[in-house]
Amino acid sequence: MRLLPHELKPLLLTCKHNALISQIHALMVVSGLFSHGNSIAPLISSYAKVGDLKSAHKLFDKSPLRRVDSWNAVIIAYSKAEFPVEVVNIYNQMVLEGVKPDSSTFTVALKACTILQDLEKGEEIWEKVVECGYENDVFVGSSVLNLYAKCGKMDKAGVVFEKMQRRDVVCWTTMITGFVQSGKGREAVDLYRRMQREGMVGDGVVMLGLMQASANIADTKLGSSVHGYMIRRALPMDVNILTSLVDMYAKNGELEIATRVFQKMPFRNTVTWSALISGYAQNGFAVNALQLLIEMQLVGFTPDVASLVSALLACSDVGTLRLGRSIHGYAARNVIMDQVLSTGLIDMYAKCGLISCARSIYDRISSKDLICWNTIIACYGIHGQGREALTLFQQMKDEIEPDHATFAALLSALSHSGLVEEGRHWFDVMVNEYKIKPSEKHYACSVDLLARAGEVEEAKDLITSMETKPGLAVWVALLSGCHKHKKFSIGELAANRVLEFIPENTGTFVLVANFFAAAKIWDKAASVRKLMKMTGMTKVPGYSAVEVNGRLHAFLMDDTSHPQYEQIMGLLCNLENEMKAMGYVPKTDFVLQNLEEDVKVKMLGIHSERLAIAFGLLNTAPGTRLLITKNLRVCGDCHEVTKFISVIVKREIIVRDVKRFHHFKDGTCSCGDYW
DNA sequence: TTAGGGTTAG
Repeated sequence: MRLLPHELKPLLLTCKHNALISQIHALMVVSGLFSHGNSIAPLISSYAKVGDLKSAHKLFDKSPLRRVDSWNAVIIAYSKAEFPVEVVNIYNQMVLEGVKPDSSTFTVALKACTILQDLEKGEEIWEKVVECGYENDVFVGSSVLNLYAKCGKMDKAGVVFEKMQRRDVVCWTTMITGFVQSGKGREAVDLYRRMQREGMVGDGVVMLGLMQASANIADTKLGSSVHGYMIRRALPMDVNILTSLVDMYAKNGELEIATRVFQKMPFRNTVTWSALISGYAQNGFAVNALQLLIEMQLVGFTPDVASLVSALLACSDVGTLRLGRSIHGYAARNVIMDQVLSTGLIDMYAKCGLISCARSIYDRISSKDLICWNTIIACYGIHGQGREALTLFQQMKDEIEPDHATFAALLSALSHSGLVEEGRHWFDVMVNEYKIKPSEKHYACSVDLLARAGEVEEAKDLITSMETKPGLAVWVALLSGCHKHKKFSIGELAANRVLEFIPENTGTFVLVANFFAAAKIWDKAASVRKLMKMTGMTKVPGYSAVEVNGRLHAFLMDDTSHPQYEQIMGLLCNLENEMKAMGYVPKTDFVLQNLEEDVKVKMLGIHSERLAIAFGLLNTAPGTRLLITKNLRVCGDCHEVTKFISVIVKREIIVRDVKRFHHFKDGTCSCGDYW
């Protein structure tokens, strides 16, 4: 049998080995195919397809006649092999040799720029696109949209998008996903509605974008309607799509639905498990998250970095150092220590009280990314070491461009340490030098800093200067400052603003009620309490937990149910007598109810943090350091008491409350009594 | 023949 020349080309497409390709290549040469002007492009593609880029490129280099399709075959080969630098190089060479690129060339070249985040080169290519008359090509168009989107230039993407004469689903999707990924979920949804109005039908990729948008803007209804739409249209639901669904429900706090979708899945992978673990961890269900980590191993999955990081987050949340350490050990033995994992460990050690361990992990990271820096700065912040946070920030800004999160961490650190002057300065630098538009969070930190230092007038002026409508967090910060410094008139203004928001958080309501009580405006305090009852809210019970021999023990206020209750109260009573001899006077101001003095003193004595401390003292060896975690703020009297206890029992006691750390040692606290 | 996507740290 003899192959005819025209039969060689289709045969090439089926080749699975480069030896066979080179034989066909030789045959083509012998048959004189190329002397008749046939292109070498199919041969180049065939070599590339079997992974032999070297032969493909060599063939291209030796070819005397290089037409566009040959250039494209090579450039596409490098693109598929994920060599974006080579793609751009070949594109440059092509333009230099005066060959006119076509739709494929531009598309692939723009994609390479997107991967390289090279906006400048991308825009240069776009100029060439216009010059060559390809600006209305949907492939080229969606590629440039994606370039702008991935470089965070949604405004520029919008300009191109609006000018497009024809838009297909991919163009719409690129814009929608672009908005989602730059945190603009609202705009993404609006654009999808417009897409629907213009008669376009969304596919699975659009739905994925909308799922992320739903999690982004906490719109559970949107999430479930996307889910419904996918079922009605019978869009394919593979493991990855279902995993995204689990993730979406989990991020929206719908853990029951997330779990149901998870259980119904025919197949799961490590990512699916990680998504659910992180969902539980981020919604405060640390125990469930850690259980899932164990469960996944029981059914044969090996935890990867993502699942371990999520589990670490759960450990940080409840302050279980022993588990955190064991995950650290597991990770060190089984996975590669990357930036993500290291950052997770930094966070865990810092939140379990060991800032020095966090620091040594940080020091060992060879190339630190933005998030590493942001995390360590935030960690020093919650430990009340504002100066150290500032020092790190100074080092950071010489190496990497700080972002909005960096400044949020820095301002919060300065605020926790009461560094008012520095706070004013860096807020100013952020706005004027780094051109970062202050967000609600930045304002809240700065208002908090000023108000806590007693500068409530200035704090109020800062709020007035805001371009956007001040949110709840800002007013709450002002109110707590006024509460602390007994500035009742501005405080009352702030309290009324807070109430306008109908806060969902019980703690916020409690703050308002407590403020009115402190201002001795009992009728308003009572009416806020009544409002809380009417809206079905009750005060979140304060609890404290302490880790003893690797087990967490949690205590509510006046926890009489505990088997060691008698011993605990006995110890607290002895300690109180010693403290009184040392000059301790109960600060009954911190009991914010209208009660008799002796009842107030009694109420202070049974605060959950004291029970947890006493339990820890009773059940650990002398000298052992204690870590207490509290779900609310630690009260001023307990703070004073803990200082005394640290002297009497000669122990280090670390109390982590909802905001920050208090490290008690020899009668002093790391926060310098400023909190 | 080329374009859009899916877990994790702040």
